[in-house]
Amino acid sequence: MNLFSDIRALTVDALADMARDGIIPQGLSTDAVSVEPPRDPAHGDMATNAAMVLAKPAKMKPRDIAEALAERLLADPRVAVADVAGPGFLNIRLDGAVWTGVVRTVLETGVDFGRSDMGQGRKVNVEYVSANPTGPLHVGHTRGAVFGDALASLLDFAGHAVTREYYINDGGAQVDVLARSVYLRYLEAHGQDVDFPDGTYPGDYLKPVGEALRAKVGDDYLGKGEQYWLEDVRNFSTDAMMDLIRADLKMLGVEMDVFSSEKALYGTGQIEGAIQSLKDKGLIYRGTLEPPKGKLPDDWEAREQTLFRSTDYGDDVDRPIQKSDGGWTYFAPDIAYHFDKVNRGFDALIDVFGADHGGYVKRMKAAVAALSDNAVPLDIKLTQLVKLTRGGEQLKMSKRAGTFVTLADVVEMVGRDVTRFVMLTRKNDAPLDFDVDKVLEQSKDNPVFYVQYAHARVCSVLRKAVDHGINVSDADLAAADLSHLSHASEQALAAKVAEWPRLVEIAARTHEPHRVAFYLYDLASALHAHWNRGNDDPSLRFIQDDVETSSAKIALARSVAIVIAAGLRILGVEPAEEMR
RNA sequence: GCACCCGUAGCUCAGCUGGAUAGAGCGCCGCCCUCCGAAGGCGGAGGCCAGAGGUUCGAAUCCUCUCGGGUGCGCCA
Repeated sequence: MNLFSDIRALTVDALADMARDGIIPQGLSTDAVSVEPPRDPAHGDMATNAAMVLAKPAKMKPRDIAEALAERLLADPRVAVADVAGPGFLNIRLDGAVWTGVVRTVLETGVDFGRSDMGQGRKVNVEYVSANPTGPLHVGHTRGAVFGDALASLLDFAGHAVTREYYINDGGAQVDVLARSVYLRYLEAHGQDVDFPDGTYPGDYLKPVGEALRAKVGDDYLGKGEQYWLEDVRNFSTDAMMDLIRADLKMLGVEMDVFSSEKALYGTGQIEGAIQSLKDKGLIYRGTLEPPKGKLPDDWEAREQTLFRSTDYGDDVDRPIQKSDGGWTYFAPDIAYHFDKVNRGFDALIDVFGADHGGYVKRMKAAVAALSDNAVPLDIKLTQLVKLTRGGEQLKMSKRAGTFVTLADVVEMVGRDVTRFVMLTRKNDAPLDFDVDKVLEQSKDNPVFYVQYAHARVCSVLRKAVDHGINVSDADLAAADLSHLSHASEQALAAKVAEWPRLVEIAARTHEPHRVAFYLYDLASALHAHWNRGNDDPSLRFIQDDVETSSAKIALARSVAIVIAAGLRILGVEPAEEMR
């Protein structure tokens, strides 16, 4: 249930009646009619712009439409007040019973309150993390992992059939580098002195891999050329790295449905098939690209290559799919992989990339548009950098020196829940400051704590209520006489709870899970504010002398906790029963 | 040079398919615990929404240009 869409439907119906009765012209589009919470709560519970958007096509004054509309809306028992205001807004105040009805619904439906059928079961593939299997996940990956995972949960909650997917980039040159690095560790495990030249990975995390390789093959690979061991070591190493990455993801609470491998595409004809599909559409040709404007690469020379005509689908230049040695560029398997996703029948694709892959967005969208004949939308979400600080100092990352802060480091420092929540306290395309000290603080400066505290406070009330002999099961509370919730502060809190289903739909539609985190903060704030009013006005406290009134007020508190729990579940965070 | 993202209070950031007097936290000033968790709340000061045009009943939001910051730019993924 979504009160806002209910009232919008009521409004649209009323407008249809008005058209039928000749008050406004027939056949006007009501698409632009919205019903939303007003910015200023003093204006009422909801406001509609109907009169303003229809004034022009109807060739009428906004106020005339608004007044006629108000009359019709008032006929509905849910609508208590409908006032025309400002340039033609219609402010609506709902009957108090509507809000208390929401509280009851929340108690009856539990954490499924807010679930939407907006997605209508459409199949959506969310691809995220997709880090190269060359090392453990670091902080940057963590943000992508949390973002993608929360987005997937959000879409699921909004009625989509979601597949969480990880694309393993195990087909390129970087896994050769990995294999050589592991080989060096293997030599080291045999007691040899080694050093790590440029173009190898010096990180300590490969030491156990080198030792494991030694345990597996003994001294078979000692003194042998690359052609003898490279392929085996490559497979061995990428398997080891994927084990590492899976462990990291598990630590974060991320569970993928599907792992797809780039390497597995080679030799199956899938790449050739995808390219052939583009060729059939006349989008593959031999040609020479213009050199990039501005600073010219030193070794630039004009060269004919096989190109994908991505400019037909909004890209800036056509993109090469084959190297001069005839091998595929990295783009070709990516095309094949996305073709595969299209062929698996997804209605929509979402890729979550790091911001440094921003230049890749247009060509990937072009490829999917071409391969699916514009039938399957691809949305690419970029996650910006995370600046990790502790004690006022930035924890620097240096891949060359082999020092970087890993996902595991962060989770060990602050815990899974805090990591996840904080990663969503910024919009995905805004840089994120992650202050390790701050996020562990138990104060309102810390949004994680603030939200958790609100939930814990309600739990505390429930425990207290039990001591007073009050039944606090959701079923008992749902049966309470909610007409006791008549105070404006109580109705305001219930109204905030009632916004949840609408928020879910907006967040899902825009693919922006951070909105959930911000909403939870708002909801927590409303709870804390209401709580404190109880300090001055004892009649607002949840636990009263008589069980009847207490039950109603506790029901309200509990509905807040349920929605917080529902929201946190989408973010992958466990709600706290008490703060310690 | 081109493309993408960004520019909102002193600082860090929200802002709904365009809606009313642009919000929150921090910092600053002043209040509130014989009371369910003060780990909290209330109030005050603080803004030309980078700038200039345009679209319209209405623009922080959409379009164009300028300025400023980030990212990327043919055989690395």
